[in-house]
Amino acid sequence: MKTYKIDDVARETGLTKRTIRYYEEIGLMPTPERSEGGTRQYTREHIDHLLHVISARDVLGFSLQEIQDYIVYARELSGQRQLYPQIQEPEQKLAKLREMDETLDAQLRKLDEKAGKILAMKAELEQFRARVGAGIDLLEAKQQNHTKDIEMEETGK
Amino acid sequence: MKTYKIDDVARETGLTKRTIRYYEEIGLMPTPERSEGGTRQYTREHIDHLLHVISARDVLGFSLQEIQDYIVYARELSGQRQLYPQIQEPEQKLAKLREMDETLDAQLRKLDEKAGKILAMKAELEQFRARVGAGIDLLEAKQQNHTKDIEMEETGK
DNA sequence: TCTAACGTTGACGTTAACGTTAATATGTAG
DNA sequence: CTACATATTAACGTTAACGTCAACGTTAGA
Repeated sequence: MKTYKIDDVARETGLTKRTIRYYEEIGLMPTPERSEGGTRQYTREHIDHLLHVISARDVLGFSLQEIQDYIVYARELSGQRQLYPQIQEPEQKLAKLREMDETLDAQLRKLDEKAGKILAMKAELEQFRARVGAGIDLLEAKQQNHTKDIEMEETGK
Repeated sequence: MKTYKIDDVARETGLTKRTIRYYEEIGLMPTPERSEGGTRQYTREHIDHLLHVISARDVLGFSLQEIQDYIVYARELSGQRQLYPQIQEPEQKLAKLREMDETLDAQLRKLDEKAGKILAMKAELEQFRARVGAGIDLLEAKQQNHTKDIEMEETGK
């Protein structure tokens, strides 16, 4: 399997090397394998994972802690469970699934709320921009007239 | 005009008194009038202003600096210009308007980006939730079968 | 094999966004 | 007028999310 060094990952994700190590440190990313000498060897999955984290961080303004909750669920559901402890007891599993369902539902409601407010803010900003545009047109027209007068004065001399 | 003390504002906005003073300190809110003794006297506009700031902060995850840009423009455009210095020179005004236009454009692009990513994330979470739901159904069915023999009277439901 | 470029681990520094505390003045109910 | 809740400024403390630096080991190409 192809592996990547931390500099490659930094280039592909736009994160700094420090940030990548930090995310590993706080458990936001599964720890990669190491080479004989201790160099971290990332896989494509690590990169995808980070891109996911970045998206959640930037777009949602979630704290890294909140993102972690989300990430853990995503991992548990996408088959890469070997990275996190697996639950065997059916009753516990059911309880866990119900908990996840609730959390997902709450997050979805949050997202809907955010989407709605983003639309409202967009409308407001667009209105502002229309006014600014009108102001620019007005002043440009004035300047046109002004320079026209000057030209006439000059030619009249 | 009715005025509010800082504790009233804190109650209505959910912010702490410290945060309210901090927002004033960093220029996120127009400085309120003071009583003879120096007590801040807020108006309803201050409260509405703060609610706006909170919305931008919570929902969009903007930094307070980014919010400030937005707020300043909003103020300058909504007629309450006495709170901020007014530009008189037409050329400076035109330059300022062009700057505002650019900033607004940039913020609108950001908003579009966020909206897009929110939709993507929503789709993903919904997919997760569907899987979780399937898992719950499965386990519940198993449990049903298991308890069917024992709890005969409930099978009639 | 040598060396330059890159990687590693501490460990301390920084910035935003407030919290907390202290010392003091102000506003108000009785 | 007194007492007591609430206000003020000033200053230092805190936490998250990294930045930066030093000292040192690793990797890869000529």
